[in-house]
Amino acid sequence: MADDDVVDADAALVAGQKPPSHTERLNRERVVDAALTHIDEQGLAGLSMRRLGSTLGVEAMALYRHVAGKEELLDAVVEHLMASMWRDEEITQEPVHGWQDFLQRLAHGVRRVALAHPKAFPLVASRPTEAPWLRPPLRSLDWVEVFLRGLTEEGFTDEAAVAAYRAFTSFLLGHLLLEVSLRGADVGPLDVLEPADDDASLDGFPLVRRLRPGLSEDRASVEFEESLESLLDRLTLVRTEHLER
Amino acid sequence: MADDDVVDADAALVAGQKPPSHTERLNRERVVDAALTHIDEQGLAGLSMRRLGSTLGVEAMALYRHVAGKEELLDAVVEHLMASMWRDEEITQEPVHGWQDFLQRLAHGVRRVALAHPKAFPLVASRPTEAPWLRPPLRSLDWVEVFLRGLTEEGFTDEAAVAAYRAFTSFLLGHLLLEVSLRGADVGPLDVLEPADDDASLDGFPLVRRLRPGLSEDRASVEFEESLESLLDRLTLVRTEHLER
DNA sequence: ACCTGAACACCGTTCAAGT
DNA sequence: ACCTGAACACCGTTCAAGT
Repeated sequence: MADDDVVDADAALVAGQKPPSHTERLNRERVVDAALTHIDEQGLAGLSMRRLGSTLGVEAMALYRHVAGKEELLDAVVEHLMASMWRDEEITQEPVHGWQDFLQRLAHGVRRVALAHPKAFPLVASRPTEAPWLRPPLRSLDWVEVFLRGLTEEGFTDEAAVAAYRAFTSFLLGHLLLEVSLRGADVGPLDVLEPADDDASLDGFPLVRRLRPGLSEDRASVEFEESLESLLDRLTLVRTEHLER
Repeated sequence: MADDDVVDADAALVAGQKPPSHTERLNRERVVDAALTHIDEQGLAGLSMRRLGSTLGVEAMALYRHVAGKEELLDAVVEHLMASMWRDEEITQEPVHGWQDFLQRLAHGVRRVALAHPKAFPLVASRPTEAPWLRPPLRSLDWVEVFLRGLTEEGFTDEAAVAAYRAFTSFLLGHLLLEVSLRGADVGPLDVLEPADDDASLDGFPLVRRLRPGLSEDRASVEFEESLESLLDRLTLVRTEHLER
């Protein structure tokens, strides 16, 4: 969070040089930031230690002073993404208008991260978690703590809170992964024009052909909203069932 | 499907040589099969063209006669996995006991594929689909046709069938991806013992600590069952809402 | 027709050496 | 303390050459 000594970086910018890559001293934060930017722009397949190095004006081997290796770098990118949610003012750290509002805000916060970094988000989904009982995409101890505290404060039993965590993570994973793959397609930098979509190769598939206009509509937002609503309804039942015991 | 001339392959087996890799002539099917087996055993990261070649008793460059490249090989593995569902007798190609039974069988069929190949299934989820309106994991034209035909036969309007396809795929993706990552962890061949899970580094996280036993329970099957049930309930509403218009 | 050998342009990572 | 150069063991892929 410290802005440290960006003085000569600014000087370089004023002087009209390229990015400040060559001026500031390398540190872990800059490496991770650059990796995320690189993924955002070039896709996951486009990230290599050597290319990332040259982006930062440095030989690839210099990166190893700041991250243990490529795997650890990718994990750091994931942590960085989830940590960015702490700065999201729309998310409340605990329920203030009931648990449904609390989960609504949390879900939309995760969605904003996914949509802001569609090419990086699959990492959040696919990198192994710290422990097997932590589930993507709500995979960091601090956010899981926030989640469980919020629900137990609002009258969920321990069992109901755990069930809610499971349902919530499955929901987010399914929806957001589909949504980001629709957007920043996984393709990497080889993004030439495709064989004209509206192909007539649907001959054996009359229903697909008939429903294709509907299938092609972008309903991602309303789909997310409606499924989330339905999930919250279901959790209402889970909550009261567990209370009655 | 043709068994061709496996004669000298059998002779080699009788003579007690290694696997028949060196004897049968290479073809696309054998390459794809071997790739899937390789992924099942060594993980996705363990698959390289060179290693796959040597598994088949051949130089890596020989594979390029049968697949265009590694990317196309991975796509072929995905197709192979989804095609294997045609041989699943539990799945009905059209509804025979109503649409709910039809979707139950289809969902469990996909789940069986995922659980049979936990290390390969993430490919089904992550490889780009043929068209943007095809969504993993129900991503092949033929299965989408089966899905849509089944529902429209059972009184779903076109719009309701499309909405059902969206909800069904999101549901499957979220649940199955989490389930397979719990099983055949993504780790690849570097599977040494972990830092003893029951670490005491949960100091700042009292709720996580308290609920950890619950979080660690394997509830994957009941979770799948209950969420699927709830999805089908929701689709019942979608169906009748669209009918009333 | 099918496979091989050699080669090319890349990787991630190590380690001694430079400053 | 931080970065570099050279090297190692790998990649995917090409292409002419072998059989």
